[in-house]
Amino acid sequence: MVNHTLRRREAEKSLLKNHEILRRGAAPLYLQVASVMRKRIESAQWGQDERLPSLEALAEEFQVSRVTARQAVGILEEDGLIWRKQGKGTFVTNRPDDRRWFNLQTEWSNLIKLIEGTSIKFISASDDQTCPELGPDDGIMAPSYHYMRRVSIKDKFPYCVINIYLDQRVFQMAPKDFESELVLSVLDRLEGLKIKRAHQILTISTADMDSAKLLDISLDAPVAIVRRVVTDQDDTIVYVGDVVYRGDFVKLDIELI
Amino acid sequence: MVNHTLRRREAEKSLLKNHEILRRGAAPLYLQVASVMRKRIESAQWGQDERLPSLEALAEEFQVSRVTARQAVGILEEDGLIWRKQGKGTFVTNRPDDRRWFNLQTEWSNLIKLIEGTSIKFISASDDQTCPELGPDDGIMAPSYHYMRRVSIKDKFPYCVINIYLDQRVFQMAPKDFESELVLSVLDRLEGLKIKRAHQILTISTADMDSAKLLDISLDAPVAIVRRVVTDQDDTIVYVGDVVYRGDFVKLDIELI
DNA sequence: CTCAATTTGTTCGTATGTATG
DNA sequence: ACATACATACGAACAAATTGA
Repeated sequence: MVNHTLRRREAEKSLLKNHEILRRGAAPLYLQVASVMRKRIESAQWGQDERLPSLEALAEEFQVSRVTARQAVGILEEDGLIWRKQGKGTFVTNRPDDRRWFNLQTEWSNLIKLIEGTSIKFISASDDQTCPELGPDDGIMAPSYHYMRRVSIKDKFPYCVINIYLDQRVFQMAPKDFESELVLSVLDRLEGLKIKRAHQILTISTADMDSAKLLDISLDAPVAIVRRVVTDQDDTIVYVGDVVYRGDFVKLDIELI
Repeated sequence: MVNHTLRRREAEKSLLKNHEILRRGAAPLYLQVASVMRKRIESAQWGQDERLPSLEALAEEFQVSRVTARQAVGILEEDGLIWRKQGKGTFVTNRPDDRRWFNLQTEWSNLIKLIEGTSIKFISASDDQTCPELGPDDGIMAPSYHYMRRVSIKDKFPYCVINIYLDQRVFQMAPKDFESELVLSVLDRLEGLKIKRAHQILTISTADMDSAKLLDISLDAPVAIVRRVVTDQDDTIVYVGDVVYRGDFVKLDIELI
């Protein structure tokens, strides 16, 4: 079984062996092995109709018992990634590649444009909130913020959770619009507001409890966290958005030259 | 215990409760609970010296038994994030915030500049490899590629694994330099090569076996995968780099305006 | 056709980990 | 701290199907 105490103790070793990496993970062995094999299939390292190594070989490679290796293969069969035949072997199923991507934008004009096919689900809202703490260079805080929490949905799949802090005074300029539309989009066309700076910071983490629930993923699933900060001509922070994206949807295309 | 068969069966429910999210995860309950609490401390949701909810309250919130909640708290104590006193309560330890970030660059000139403090560890190399399959728009494939595999280290911490495919002809122009320095940097200053386009695509995943080993993280740890493609004046793909970054190091700052 | 080798399927027993009350 | 129930992991043995010599 996974010995977690041991796992913590021997945190720094020079270079671990395959099976030591496996023991270190929190999840049960057979799920971890299944996960590694799933990735090999998804990355076409194990191609269509290809015969997988025998249970003995897999057990040897991952340094687990044959029963455990078999259990892992069983998971993949449940998922329809492979099929097995006694005496013959285990084979990769033919599967169409239907992965959906959400392209994160790196330019303001593109960012406010990507409304097509996305709908918004309201979660909660409240007035006069204090916005989360920011770096000192970000700008001057507004006296109070209007808070909104939503989920964005594309093709019936929720792909991100948004926490918005909007300068209360700005929100009052068009409350109906802000509630029903993309906030950045409304912000962009608002008369009497000049946006001086807008930037976003992307980091990577795992889902917290709320996000996992709303995005229908497990707690340890990878997510991208994007914080967007918008300031007006007076360097007032008019908008702070914390967005949690499903990691498996996110794609970020950056032209370097 | 976590019932995985059940977990798979009821994949699509409308909105799960807190404890249902926990049951769904692969890791044992007490580790998941510990993970959630750790995140609350790291995000300062539970501040320094703050008293944690009682075991009863925690058990109630996460819908687990008191023993399991206590086991989770035990993990955090082992990690030094909290301390406990019988009859008094559990409190968050004072901890300096020493998180290291690696700023991914979005511009060529900045990208080739960030050599400071990073060293390269050679893993493997080989001639005449075929480079991984690319999109049709990426450019024209070179006849053969020189392959290199390395680990980049900053402040003694390995933070990314790089797989490089370099046009064999380009590699021959300065093999010593390419082997000892940052490849992009050498590419940039190389006489007789004009770079027409360079772009990178970032996606998010979890560590594979090799990367986990080299980066000293667990298999299910989140990672950023960056593919960089560089083409010359003839639209020939001279460089393909697949980089696996530790998710907890990555930070990407993007100016939208 | 038979035999041996290979591969998956099944079932024990045993030990330990996880979760609850 | 204890008792109970179930999940995970291992090794070993045996059964059933497939393949090719």
